[in-house]
Amino acid sequence: MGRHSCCYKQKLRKGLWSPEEDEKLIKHITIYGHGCWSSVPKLAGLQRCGKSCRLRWINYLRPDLKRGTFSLEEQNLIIELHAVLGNRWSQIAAQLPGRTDNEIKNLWNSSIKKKLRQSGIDPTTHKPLSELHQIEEKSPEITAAEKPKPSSNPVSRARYTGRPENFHHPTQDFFIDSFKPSDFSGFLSFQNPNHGPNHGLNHEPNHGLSTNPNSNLFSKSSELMVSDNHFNDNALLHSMSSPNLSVSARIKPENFPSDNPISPFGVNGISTSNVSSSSDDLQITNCNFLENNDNNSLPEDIKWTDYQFLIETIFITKQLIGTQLISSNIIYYKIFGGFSDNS
DNA sequence: AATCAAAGCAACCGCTGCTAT
DNA sequence: CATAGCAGCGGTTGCTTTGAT
Repeated sequence: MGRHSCCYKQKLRKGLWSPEEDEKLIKHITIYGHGCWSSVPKLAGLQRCGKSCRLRWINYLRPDLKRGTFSLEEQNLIIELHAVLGNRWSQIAAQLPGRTDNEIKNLWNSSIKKKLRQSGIDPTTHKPLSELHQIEEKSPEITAAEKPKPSSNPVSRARYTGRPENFHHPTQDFFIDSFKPSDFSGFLSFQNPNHGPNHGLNHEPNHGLSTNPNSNLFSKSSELMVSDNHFNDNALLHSMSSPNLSVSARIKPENFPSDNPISPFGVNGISTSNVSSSSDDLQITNCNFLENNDNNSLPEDIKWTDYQFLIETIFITKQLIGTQLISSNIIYYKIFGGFSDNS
């Protein structure tokens, strides 16, 4: 506990890297790989700590980095992903090949945040600033719960995204016009090597959105359908047609990975009244558990599971973004990304 | 040309979670 | 089970560059 910074141990260099140091690090990693980062500086002949070497490599020296200014499409995608993922920079960066979490974080803090504010959008909640002010004036108590506050707990964060009926996602106006469905396919990289590109994701076509016929990600179907090794075509997620907050997720329990540590019946935060099961499926409806949980508040240190995230993602994307295309992508990502470690 | 403020960016710090022992 | 070491993440700092006056 209370470990000292690694650089205190001996007189290690700090601050900006010299070209010579970069060269040593590149040379070493190119030949030997990084292996254990703590041993890299010694082996590479650097007076740096392993942590510093790792950061330099990941954020600057890696050969697959894109560099250069962010395109409009990239910026829009960041905004969109931030609306769902919050400040999970590494997860956002995973969707932007060649970009680092640090780079995206810097862009967000120095540029995007400001642009959103200027557009009248609160960058934390992605709500119109005017709406936040109205809530504040009407009820200070509600404001306390709804006001964005820094939290590492995604459940807490979810509870602040109070979703009034007929909610209109403000960032929709900000970015949506510049996107075509095909713009997304290149950005979404699925990291589970066991899940190839042909997952059979289908989505409801009747939303006035055209799909890219050449993409593996989209094809015509009446339902959002997901399939892969674990889900075997049976995991069915569908959104209810209600315009308010009613959203349901239906996933057959047998299609959860057998070694999945998350029991679909024991998910924290889902009220049992929202869960019904029969011999062959599990249904969770009206996922308002994130909001109507005041009598049974969620502990701050609640374990945020991938499953919760999945439900939350369906909930938020359907309500706030309102475009089936984007919803599908993000849900798709979370399912495969979320369970990837179990394969 | 000089000064100052804002913006941009790289790097550091502290913490968390995972894993090996 | 407890502990230590490590990788990774997100917040923050501080230096450099750019733009305005």
